[in-house]
Amino acid sequence: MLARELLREQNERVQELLETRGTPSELATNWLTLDRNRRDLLAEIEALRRRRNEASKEIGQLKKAGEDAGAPIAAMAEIKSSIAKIESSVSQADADLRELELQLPNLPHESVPRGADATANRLERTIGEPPVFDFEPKAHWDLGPELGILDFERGAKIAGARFTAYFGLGAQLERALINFMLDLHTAEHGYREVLPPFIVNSNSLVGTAQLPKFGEDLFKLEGTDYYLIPTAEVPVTNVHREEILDEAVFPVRYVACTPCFRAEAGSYGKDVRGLIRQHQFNKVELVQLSLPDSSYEALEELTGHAEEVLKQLELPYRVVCLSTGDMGFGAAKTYDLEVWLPGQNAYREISSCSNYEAFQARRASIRYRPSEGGKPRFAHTLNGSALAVGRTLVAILENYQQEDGSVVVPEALRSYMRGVESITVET
RNA sequence: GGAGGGGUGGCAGAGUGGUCGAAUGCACUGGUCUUGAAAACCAGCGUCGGUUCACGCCGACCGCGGGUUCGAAUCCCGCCCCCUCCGCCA
Repeated sequence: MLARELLREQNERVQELLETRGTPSELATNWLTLDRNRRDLLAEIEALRRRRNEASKEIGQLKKAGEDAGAPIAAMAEIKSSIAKIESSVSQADADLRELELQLPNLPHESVPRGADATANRLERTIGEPPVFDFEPKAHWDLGPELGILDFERGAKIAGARFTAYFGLGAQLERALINFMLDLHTAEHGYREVLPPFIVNSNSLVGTAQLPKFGEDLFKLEGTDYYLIPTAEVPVTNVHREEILDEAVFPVRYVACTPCFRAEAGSYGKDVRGLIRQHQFNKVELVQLSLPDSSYEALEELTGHAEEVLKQLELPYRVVCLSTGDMGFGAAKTYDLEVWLPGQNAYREISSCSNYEAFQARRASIRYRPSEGGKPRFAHTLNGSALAVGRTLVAILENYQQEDGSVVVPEALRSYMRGVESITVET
């Protein structure tokens, strides 16, 4: 959510910034109308409530003194009915305002390139060289089944399209990656490991802004208020929902590995082959709560933590700053890490690191009390994948493949693979 | 799933229809005292919203949502969560 003071006092600027994200401009002006209406109704009802409070106090005193309170009680009937009438208008006005506010995306940071879509994204840096092969490199959807470590057909049989079963060293490689990443972030980068619920309620999803707008991307458990998490960002950011933290605890850094479940309704036809787009995948997620003054430093740092995984795995990648039109709904600034995939001859997203500023904190009411005292203030929230595990496995298969169809295990992972140096066809 | 108990300010914990936004203690902040600290004493100390240039004033909030009443933390109904016991289960 955006700050009301901002919408009120700088409505035109907000409008202009929302337009860079493709949000219809009238939303900000509509907000002004709803806000005005709500405040007018509030003034009205609060005046009536005041009269009611005064009158009932008087009645109380009369009764205590043993005097007749019939007249003021009779007079109260009118106030009561007025209050009842306006009350419903007030709650309607509240609901209307909130509904609109939940539809408004975050404002982009000034450093974000303006543009309608991904073509306006800004390349920040490219790290590592794509490997040169003296044979035609294969895509992972050929390599995996040939090695017997990925089984797309059986995944589809067991569950359906976009589900995959891993076997043998494939399953081990996934597990090795998870442990490698968690160890790196906990031991080297100062994150505290969290194992959260993989199911959350709708309040949590509103807090991190997946709801109300993006419900169709989620798996909902029938007949309940439960949803499978689309990312660990949801449960982990909501750890501190409706809390007031001490300033001294900042920065709060959490890392969690969870499966992620995405319904991705309407995405069919895109990335139909292989592991890239699945209904279920593992992801190691970094989440930070930051003080407002340092959240952009924190974003650089967090992005660096995600990059470190790619560096240690010696995978070539590049960093892209998403444009205003390509960013996610709640983000103020996002860096995508894109890893090189020889089988597809392209860089593909493997991580997305964002600063939400106070957007999620306002929805989820995540606040801190400044150490110099004063009113609680909203924290800034950040998160980033470090990394999407399935896609990392894809990158390893494709970048480390050999002419004979085997795959070399990156040095950094060997201790996590009980010394296995190469994945070959299992007998 | 069944039976019982309970959700009150940062924490603990009073309060069962009328100056209760809420006693008291702890914690915290400022002050007095002290060479300094501790102790003691004094004072302050919830959140959100509206309004005001400001001091302030007003409204709402005692798990959440309804209801009864002139008036609800307190009574009634529904829901959520926690604890104890039983059942079941990994």
